[in-house]
Order: sequence, then structure tokens, then C-alpha cells
Amino acid sequence: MKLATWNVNSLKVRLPHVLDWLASSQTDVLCLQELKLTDDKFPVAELEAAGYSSYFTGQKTYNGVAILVKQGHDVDATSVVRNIPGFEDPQQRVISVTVSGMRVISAYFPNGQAPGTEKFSYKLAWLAALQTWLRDELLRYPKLALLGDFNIAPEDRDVHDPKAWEGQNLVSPEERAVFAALLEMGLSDTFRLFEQADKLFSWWDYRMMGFRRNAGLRIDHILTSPALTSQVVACSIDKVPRGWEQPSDHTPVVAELKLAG
DNA sequence: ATGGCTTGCACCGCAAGA
Repeated sequence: MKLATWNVNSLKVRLPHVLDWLASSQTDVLCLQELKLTDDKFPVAELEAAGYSSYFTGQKTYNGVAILVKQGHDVDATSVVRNIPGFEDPQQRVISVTVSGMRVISAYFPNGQAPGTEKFSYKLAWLAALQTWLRDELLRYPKLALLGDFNIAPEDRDVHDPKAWEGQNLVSPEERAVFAALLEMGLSDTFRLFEQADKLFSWWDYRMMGFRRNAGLRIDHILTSPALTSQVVACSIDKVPRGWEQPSDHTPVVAELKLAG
């Protein structure tokens, strides 16, 4: 079972890439972020024709998240939950669905702009709500996977130039403390379960030839609860789509699970 | 050197991303 996450930066523009990548990767569950389209514009039929069922929540211009599930998997359609229950927010950033007894969450964490700004305060409030909600979800769903664009680079080794980035948005101590708190809840950063080469990132700035210079950050993550972590056999970043024509600035992160039974 | 690309929306420039 292959689980993946990809911030596509407009599903309208990136649909061909998504279809190509699904066909070549044979991913079972793909979490998408930054759809940037309303629900009536979601390409349900195209994905259905490619063999995937779609669960999504979108809005005009910004945000929007989805979970694509390869047909044949056991999906409880009544289990779909949009956003963080109890956290009033017009921004569509979270969707959850149960696939083969596993709770899958696709999340687009707020960017935060810069410490000290209103957007940063919103990010911290959102992160607090996420943690409270997740503690409860982990009790309800022992098998839980949180995938998405976290907009947090957890450690200096996840940053191309830690000195230049020190204290800035995406790497600040407040944000990293939240990521650490998620791990303390029992979640595992699946990428770090395995030996990895240095300087592997999931996002590169469009400007200043960021990708060619490998001036990137690892901010897209797949976290699993203990009952799932024991079944994770691999996690990798597929940087190939970042090199395609008219790419997203993010590239897919993939985890492979050997599900018992 | 606070820009530099890319997207969407609405218009010929802006906000937002990270």
C-alpha cells in the first residue's frame, strides 16, 4: 500500500502531472494540497477514469485539499470529515477519510508568512487546534496517517542553508516545537525511519533557480501512529515531477506500508 | 540587492505562496 502527499499548487494546472504520476507510481492513496479551485471545478470524472475516487474540499483561489483513493480499496464514504471540528475556519485545509481501517488525513498547514505577523498568529492558533483534535483522533483511530504540506522544516538538516534561514518562518522554534509535540504524541516522521541521503527536500523556490541549486526545504511530511509505523517499510521523496515542464514547487513524498492481513 | 517565479483574479497590477 503506497501513501503519498503532494502540494500541486493549482490542480487545474497540474492535473496532467497528477494523472501521469498516478499512472507511473501506482499510488494507492494520494493526498493533495493547494487545489485552488471550488468543488464544482474538481476533476472528478478525469480521476475516476484514471481509476481513483476523490474526496475533497475546496474554495476559490486559495487552499483546498483532497484525498484520492485507487478504486478497489475499502473506503467508508460516510467517514469523510472536512476541516478541524470545532475550529471555525473559512480556509479549506483539512480532509479526513477512512481507507481499509486506516484514518487518512490530508492537511495544508498555514504558511505563516513571518513570525510576528497576523498570519503567523493564525498559523499558531491553527496548529494548537490541530494538536487538540489529533490527540482525540488518535484515541478513536489507532491506525492514523497524517500527510500534507506542514510548512515546517523540522530540523536544520531539512534546510538547504540553515544559517540563512535561522529563526525565520517555517523553521522558527515555535513551529518546530509543534512538530516535536506531534512526535511526542506518538506519531513518527516516516522519512526519518530510514537512512536517507543528505540534502533531500520536498520544496524548492521557483525563483533564483532554486531547484537547480537544490536550494530547498523538507516541509511535506507523512506521519504515522504507532500501529501503522510498525508497518512502514519505506519512505522517499520523488523529485522527478519537480523537473517536469511547468511543475509545482513541491514534489511528492511517498510511504510504503505492508499492511497486516 | 527584500527582488527573483507561479498562480488566480481581475483587468494591464495585485495578493499569496515559502
